[in-house]
Amino acid sequence: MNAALQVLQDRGFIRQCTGLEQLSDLMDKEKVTFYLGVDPTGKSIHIGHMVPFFAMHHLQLHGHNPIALVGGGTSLIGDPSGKTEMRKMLTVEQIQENSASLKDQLGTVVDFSDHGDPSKGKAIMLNNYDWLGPLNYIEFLRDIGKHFSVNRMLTFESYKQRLERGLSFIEFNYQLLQSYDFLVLNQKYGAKLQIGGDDQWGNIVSGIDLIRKIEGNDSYGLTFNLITRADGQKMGKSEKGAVFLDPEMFSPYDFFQYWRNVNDEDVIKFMKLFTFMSLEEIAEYETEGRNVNEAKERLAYEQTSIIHGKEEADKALSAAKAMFSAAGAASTESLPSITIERAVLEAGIPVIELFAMTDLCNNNSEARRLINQGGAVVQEKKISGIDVVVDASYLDGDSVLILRAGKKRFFKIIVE
RNA sequence: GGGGAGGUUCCCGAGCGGCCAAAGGGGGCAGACUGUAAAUCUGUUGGUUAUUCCUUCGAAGGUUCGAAUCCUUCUCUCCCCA
Repeated sequence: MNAALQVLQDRGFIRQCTGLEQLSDLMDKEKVTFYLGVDPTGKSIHIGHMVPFFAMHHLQLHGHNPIALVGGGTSLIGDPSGKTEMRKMLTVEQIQENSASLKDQLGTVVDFSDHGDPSKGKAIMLNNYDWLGPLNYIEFLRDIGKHFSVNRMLTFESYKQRLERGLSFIEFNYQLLQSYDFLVLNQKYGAKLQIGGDDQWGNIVSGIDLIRKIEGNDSYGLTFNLITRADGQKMGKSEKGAVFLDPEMFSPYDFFQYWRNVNDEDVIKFMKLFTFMSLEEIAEYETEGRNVNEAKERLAYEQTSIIHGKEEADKALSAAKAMFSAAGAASTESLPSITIERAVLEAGIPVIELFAMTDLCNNNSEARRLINQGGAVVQEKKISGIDVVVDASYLDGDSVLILRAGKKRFFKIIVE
């Protein structure tokens, strides 16, 4: 098999392909331009969206040319695939705004620069609003719509499900638009391959059919496994909500912790999918008797460096180590914090109030509950009851108080 | 266009005049056990000046001593027929 495809295969990306042998031959012969669509439905993408982009990264390294297609036009419609309910429709302004931040985030994995390295593919980013926006409905129906059979579309799994619950016409058209995207990219940019999550299979196949009917050319589709966690949870969902790449929405420390706490069974799989570590290196972590926690730490470190940079990864790693090693709160630098005046502390603060001030508790009731249940800790001293008042004596000569809720949630109070 | 069923707390879903801040499950949080894992068990899960008061059962009015529950209008969703 072609070297690039082999990498994807070995790392566990590939789910299905419209013609693996032919595609492999093609990729041996030439550098293939391929594309992947993303809908800018939110301010930030989360890691669940990143799998195909890691695949894109590997293909780019092998000299193939990626196109990241921002769905400025299609997200005005909303893809029904894999959704049980209709999506909220976004305004044009929201979508333009979202698209802007997308490139930065994808840039962590795919190189969009003019790197000038001939062995590496050249990546570009396009927005399908550019051609979908000006579309004329009548022309579109005559030129494109006539190639689609409703009977056939209804047999697609993605639509079948929605027929149970209701599918609006606007969503039904999504497939035509995505197919049209592939056609346009094929005509103008020579794209011959579309990649995506396996939920995109139907849409991809339709695009290939459309290109064959209109251009008479062969093109290919390649889909990736939809990644699930061993506990059945969706990838990228955490207690704190979706694991966003935007550091404002999801801190690098929490991001690190998300990976640090993956299920045992998932570690190796995720190393292959979400890091650039070599397979040989990953294999070392698979050996019998190897401590899984080392693997998790490495996974968390690698993944955090890719997305947030090495510096943030180092910070997160040392903060995590400090927090979880025996009573040593050495590096508390990256903890979330607030500042209070020394006089206030000296006067004494009821613990309920103290915890309610922090991000650890949203309100007094939560703080009260936490304390009653024995989960509140100040400076590694367990709070015995809700009547406790925290004052300067807790400082121990230091100028910060470390609060802890449960085992893993920390907060720092700086005293001035 | 006609007919029917519905909108309940983070989610699903019971409740159909007072015993309802609202069963049950999921999720979350905390405790036990652990490896910062999983599984399991226990407690907890609207806010508060905490045995008090306030806000919440699609929206707005109304009936009643008292409404998530009854009535009116509006609104949204789903299903069947055309």
